[in-house]
Amino acid sequence: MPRSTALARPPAVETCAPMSTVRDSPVVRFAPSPTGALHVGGARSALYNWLVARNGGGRMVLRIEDTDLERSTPENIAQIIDALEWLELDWDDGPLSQAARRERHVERIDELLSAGHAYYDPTSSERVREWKREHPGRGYRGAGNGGDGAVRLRFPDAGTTVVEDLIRGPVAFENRLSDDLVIARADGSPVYNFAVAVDDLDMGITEVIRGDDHLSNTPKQLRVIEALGGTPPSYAHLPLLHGPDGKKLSKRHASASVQELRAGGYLPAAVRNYLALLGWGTEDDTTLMSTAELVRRFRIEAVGRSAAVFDERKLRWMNGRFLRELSLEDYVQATVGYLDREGGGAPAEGERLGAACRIAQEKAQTLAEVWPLIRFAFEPPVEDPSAWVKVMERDGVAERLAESLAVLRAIDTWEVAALEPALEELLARREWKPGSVYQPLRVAITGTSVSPGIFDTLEVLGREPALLRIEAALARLRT
RNA sequence: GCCGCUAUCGUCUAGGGGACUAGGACGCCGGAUUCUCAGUCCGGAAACCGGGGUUCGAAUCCCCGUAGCGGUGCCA
Repeated sequence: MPRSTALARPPAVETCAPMSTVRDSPVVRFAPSPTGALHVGGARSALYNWLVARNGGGRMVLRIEDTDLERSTPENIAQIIDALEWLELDWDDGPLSQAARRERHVERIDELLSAGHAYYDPTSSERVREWKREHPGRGYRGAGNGGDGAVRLRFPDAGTTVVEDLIRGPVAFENRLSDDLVIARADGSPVYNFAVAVDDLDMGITEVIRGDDHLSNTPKQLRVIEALGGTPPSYAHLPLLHGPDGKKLSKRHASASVQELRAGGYLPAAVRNYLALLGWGTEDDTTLMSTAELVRRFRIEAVGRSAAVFDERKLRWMNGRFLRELSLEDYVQATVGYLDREGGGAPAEGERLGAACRIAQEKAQTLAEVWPLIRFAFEPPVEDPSAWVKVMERDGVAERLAESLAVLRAIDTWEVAALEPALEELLARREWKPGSVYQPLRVAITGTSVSPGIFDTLEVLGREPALLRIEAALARLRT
């Protein structure tokens, strides 16, 4: 193949993604590589893609970037799908496997080869590295003869490739600094940056929304698309997420994955709201938003440019707000689902569970906090020794508990409306401080000094068990 | 090294030349809710990375510096 005819370098025209706003009916993709649990950073990318698709009446493609066979185990892929399903982020196409499209990638490589846009370079990667060390500030251009070695795509020697980023504006890269991109390894396997470009083209992707760490890959993908004669999508590169220590979020951080969030008792809707606000804000300072509102208001162009720190404390607060807004029915359902999965299973007593959830709802910030609050209603008190010492081992406790017991015994209608006035009457008559009566009662009933309101606690437990527990505590006090 | 991105309270952010005495939220501190914890309500402290420009005027625009981050693979 004579070099002079087929091997002319592409002209140094400026290449750029054309649009600066999201178009109607966008086609987006979430394209994770299956390295294990879905990271919150990945979850946010998925969410932003999903919001753009749902807002614009578009479609979302789920594509698994599984060309690294070692990491792409079925378990890892299942984890990603599981996480997305839990987050309730649905997709319209896929999951598609990038590895399964290898033939198509090879086909496109052959096209570029025969069109002269690409060539075989027999130079070993070690030699290329050496060359680059000796020639800093220059892009590597391969030998371009023969029919073996890696396949490289010709890059222009001059001009710039500019990425018209939806979030950052135009970002220019000088062509002469880029190496001729390897698009297939010496064994013929296509390389990631090539496969991505082919897939995005074939799948009709109109906006690529992904992490910042891909920004410098983008000019490469743009060159591939240009050589392939395709129209590039628009790009939006999201700033990375950091942990509380300011470092890039990694598996070492607590609650770094969607599965950990789920185990932590967070609601998917709260996670979506929180994640949406990590990197994006509303002009009118609205913080709490339903998913429908998120879909309506989210604009990828309004996403910030700087890295954000994932702060679980704010998520906790937000989750509490979502939890309190649930109907009792939904609250119970969420609690049961959580206990069945993360705890030892939810108690079978449905009616009592409803009553218990009602009193826990105003207190808990996460589903994980519910059970410790309502456990007393289903199991014998779990004694907290320090609570016993602090509350029970004081002067006059036995007397106050005994008189409370007498008052409670006289009550037939075992509900807050009757319990409260009766005990308050006792307090007033004996001039006892509320805490000096209610805390011992609480310890007797629950074993600890922390519980929902004492009248609620008594009511939910029920008359007989409550009286029994107070009697038991009294008996113990008197020995 | 080279290329690129970024920089407002501790954290997430609003702001895009005069409306800034820089707003909101989490967290923190204080108070209230005459039962604990939580929740809720009220109040408070808390920021424009540094230096130069441009301009009558800069948190906002430009340049330089600094710092952080990403990339620089025949990884994805």
